[in-house]
Amino acid sequence: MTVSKTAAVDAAKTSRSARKEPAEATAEAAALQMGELSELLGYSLKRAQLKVFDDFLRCVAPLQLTPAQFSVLLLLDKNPGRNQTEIANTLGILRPNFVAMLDGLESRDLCARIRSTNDRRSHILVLTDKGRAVLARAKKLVASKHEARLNELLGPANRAALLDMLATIAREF
Amino acid sequence: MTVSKTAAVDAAKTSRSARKEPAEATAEAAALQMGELSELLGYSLKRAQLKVFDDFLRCVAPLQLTPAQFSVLLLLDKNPGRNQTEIANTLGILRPNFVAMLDGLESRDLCARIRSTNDRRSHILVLTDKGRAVLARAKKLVASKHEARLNELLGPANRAALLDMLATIAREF
DNA sequence: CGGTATTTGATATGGTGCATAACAATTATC
DNA sequence: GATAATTGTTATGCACCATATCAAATACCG
Repeated sequence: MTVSKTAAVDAAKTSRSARKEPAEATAEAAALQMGELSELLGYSLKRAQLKVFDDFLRCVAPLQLTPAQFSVLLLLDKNPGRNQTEIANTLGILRPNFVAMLDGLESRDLCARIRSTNDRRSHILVLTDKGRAVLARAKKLVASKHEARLNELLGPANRAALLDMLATIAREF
Repeated sequence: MTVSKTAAVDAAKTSRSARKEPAEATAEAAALQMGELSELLGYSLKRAQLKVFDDFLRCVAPLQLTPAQFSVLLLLDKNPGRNQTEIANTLGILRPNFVAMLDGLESRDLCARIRSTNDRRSHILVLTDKGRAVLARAKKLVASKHEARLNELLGPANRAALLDMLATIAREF
């Protein structure tokens, strides 16, 4: 595994040096053999994940939302009245790291922290009107550009099967 | 999206408070609604990737190899006589970041840099005997523990289909 | 040939994500 | 009412990723 975002794209620069064409090679720099790397699920998994995240960022670029931020907005919309610990936990974010993330969203007026009257330790998280508007626009971009592109590449049936298997791994592995 | 390694596991701590059982609830802290997050391919993709990498680390822990290190050893074995740029490129690692990585492998005597006689700028990378031995053991652990577990979870056919789709995304998305 | 551009490995540096420890304020427990 | 637990927070360190820059070596080209 490994895989970053940019690089590896120009790996093809190591191609032919401009001689022969048919079946005669003097000492070419052939493409590297991937070997059993092609059979490593984790390797393809990571490369695919980077590609998908990259496309997500491009598709939702006008709204300046990262995948993580989008997931927070989605959760806040579907689960009003929750505090930071609850939201962070279900997203797999550690509470300390969630603080700066919320600061970012709150400074953009996409959500707000409200001191709970029941438990004055916790902050109830709510979407602002602007947050709801941005989320709505983001959903449209994701559906019409991002997910649509994946559907086009794999086909609806395969896409559904892929999602199901990934969810299975995430849940039971 | 978001997803880290540990957290989110204890999200269930927010469960029932120890009252009622059938269909009567007074004000429970129910599980959060994932909403359209369940349909976001990138979200499941990342969660699955983290799980798979985590399992990989556990399975190959006796050899102290990360997924990235394993992929380098695999490539070196299948592609002798290559230099740092070539290996780094095909793995999607940026050359500057590959230096420290190689330092680590070389300091453990798993591989070695050899100045090329043709081009004295480049370092030909080779596996040491120890490197080959470690790689062989790692392959066995990965096959018998890691990949076997995925096969068991998904079934061989599904696993193959999953790998194919991930490779497609990594290649054409 | 000689000068310029390119390539290779390397260093320095900054950003981001992830993880742990520790703390004050508040609440729960007994 | 004393002690323990929880919530949000800060500080900190590590790993990964990306860019600019550099010296040495090579390629290129007039």
